[in-house]
Amino acid sequence: MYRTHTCGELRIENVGDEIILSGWVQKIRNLGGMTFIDLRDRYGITQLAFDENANPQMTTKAREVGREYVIQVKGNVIERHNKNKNLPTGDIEINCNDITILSKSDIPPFTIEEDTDGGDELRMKYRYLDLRRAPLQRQIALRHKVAQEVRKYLNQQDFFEIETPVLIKSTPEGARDFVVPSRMNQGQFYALPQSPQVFKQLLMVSGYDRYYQIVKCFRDEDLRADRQPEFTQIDCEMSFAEQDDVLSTFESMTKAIFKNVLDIDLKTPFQRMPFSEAMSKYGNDKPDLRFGMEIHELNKLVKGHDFKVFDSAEYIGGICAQGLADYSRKDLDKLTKWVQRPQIGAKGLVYVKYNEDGTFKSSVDKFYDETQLKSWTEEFNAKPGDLILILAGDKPITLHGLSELRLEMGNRLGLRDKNTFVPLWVVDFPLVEWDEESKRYHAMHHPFTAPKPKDAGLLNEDPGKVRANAYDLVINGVEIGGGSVRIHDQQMQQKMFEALGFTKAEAENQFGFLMNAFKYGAPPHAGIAFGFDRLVSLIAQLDSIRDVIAFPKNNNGRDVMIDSPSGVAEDQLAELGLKLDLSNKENIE
RNA sequence: GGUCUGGUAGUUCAAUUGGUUAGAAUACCGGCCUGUCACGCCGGGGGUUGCGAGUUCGAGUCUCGUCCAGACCGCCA
Repeated sequence: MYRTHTCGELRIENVGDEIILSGWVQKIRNLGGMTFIDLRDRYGITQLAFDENANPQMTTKAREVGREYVIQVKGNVIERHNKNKNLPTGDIEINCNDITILSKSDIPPFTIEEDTDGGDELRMKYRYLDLRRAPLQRQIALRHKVAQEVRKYLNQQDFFEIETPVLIKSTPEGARDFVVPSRMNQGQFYALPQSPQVFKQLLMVSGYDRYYQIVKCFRDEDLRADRQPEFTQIDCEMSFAEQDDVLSTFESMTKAIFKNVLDIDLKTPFQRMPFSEAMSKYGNDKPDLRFGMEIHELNKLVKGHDFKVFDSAEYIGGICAQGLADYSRKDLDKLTKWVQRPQIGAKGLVYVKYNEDGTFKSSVDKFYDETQLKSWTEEFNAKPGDLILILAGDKPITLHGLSELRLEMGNRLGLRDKNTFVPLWVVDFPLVEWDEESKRYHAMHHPFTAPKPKDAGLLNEDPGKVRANAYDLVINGVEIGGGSVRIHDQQMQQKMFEALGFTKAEAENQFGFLMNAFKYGAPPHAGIAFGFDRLVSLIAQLDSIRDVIAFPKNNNGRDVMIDSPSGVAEDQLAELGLKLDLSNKENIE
């Protein structure tokens, strides 16, 4: 037997018990006559005590172990002379009469402690060591807990958890596919799913009524702090469901998760906001509603006063940063530089200070008098002491800049508290958006999304105007989930593919199986998928989903621990009927 | 594809205008220490300053290239 208890378990009631513990050596404190070892496992830390006078042999043995050795000790639980209030097991310690080294350890490259001395790069290379640390173990435990809450809730709601294939078919829509060569069908490739979308719809056609899956999805696109090439979704679909059914079911699920994991009560129903309003008031489709600072369009107020920048701009808009009228010239210059970075691309920044004494000071005093500036501040309902920041230019770029500026000022004013969670449904997304590069419409969500019935007539004449029964769940400016009512009618699906520029043959070739399935009695259905990693990192109050994934990939999509991706042997390629053409690359390992 | 930031001891960082033997903390090793829990005290070892070239009397520091890491833009139906 390796252990009778875990290292987090023993309490004062256990004093006198004969026990066996196994775990990792966290720390050795050799005081001379006394030696202490902190023994660690997932459950906690228990102190082992060795008295040189009472048991010199055992003490000598204890001094032979090093950090991160795996040892087993037998002994009895005794009450401590000096108790440690910071440790759940701090009232007791183990008086050992046997100690066995189960596994030695080299000196670890960084300390395995709450606050490690190791940097990110090193910790990723030795991820299995980093995962020993308490913060990582808490995050992985939290992830487990959230997954359990999701399953518990959906099981109660009669959802079936059904697995769908991972080796599927490549489609040109959407993100790049990861492709997998087929040995038995040379020259042909599987693709890894970007989502189980069509399978879950087919499960609805098959009458399973309610489906979910906590499932890996794959997209071969560049990474971000919140984007991994393989990531986990809570993928769901419901039959005989309208948009409201999905929204209410999944806001209840979200509420249950926050209640059971964090003991936080989210107010239901969640606020709903049309996409168009999100764009005009917040400049993006995932507004952070922990604070206001809404964007106001100023075109009417500011045009026609010989200020060329404004007069020639398609769009002028601003935000009001409360209490920042004391920003110095230097602060504002820095902020101007900040919005001029290529990531934002603003030409400049116009400000109006509404001073505490009721006067105005702006960077455009030459063009606008006091009365005019006052009317601007009224537009924002600004008070003395507030600072108005204005950008102008092309509408999409300017809105994006204002959106970023709003978030930055929100940060500076401390308005984005991680303990506060404000959920929001963004609804009424456009069905399609124009893509300049390919000169055609792209599905904004995906090509199976149903248009709003009253807009459906526009599908042929003006697809850009059609709104969809599509929705995103946004919490604190993070897109946590998204879904839609699906098309369940073969003709409508065909029309949709046409609007997206598919020929009949292309549609048939790529999605014929789905349209065929719709011929045999498809129930109306709708669904949603949650970004599980994002949800967990939000709950954990972390900025990067990497922190809640056991073995994440780095910035370049590499796993630096196992060093993948990597080359494969010539005969492996030959078996697959593949030949590499690396004329673009100088070499490969 | 692009922009930016960084790379110095096992690790985290410092090093003034380009100027002496590249320092500190921590980790590690040795010694002392019977109540520590960030133990303490004394001593010790530890460096191709990512790599390559250039400028210079002299480069950790400046320039160019390259590799690696991170953040972001494009991209992500």
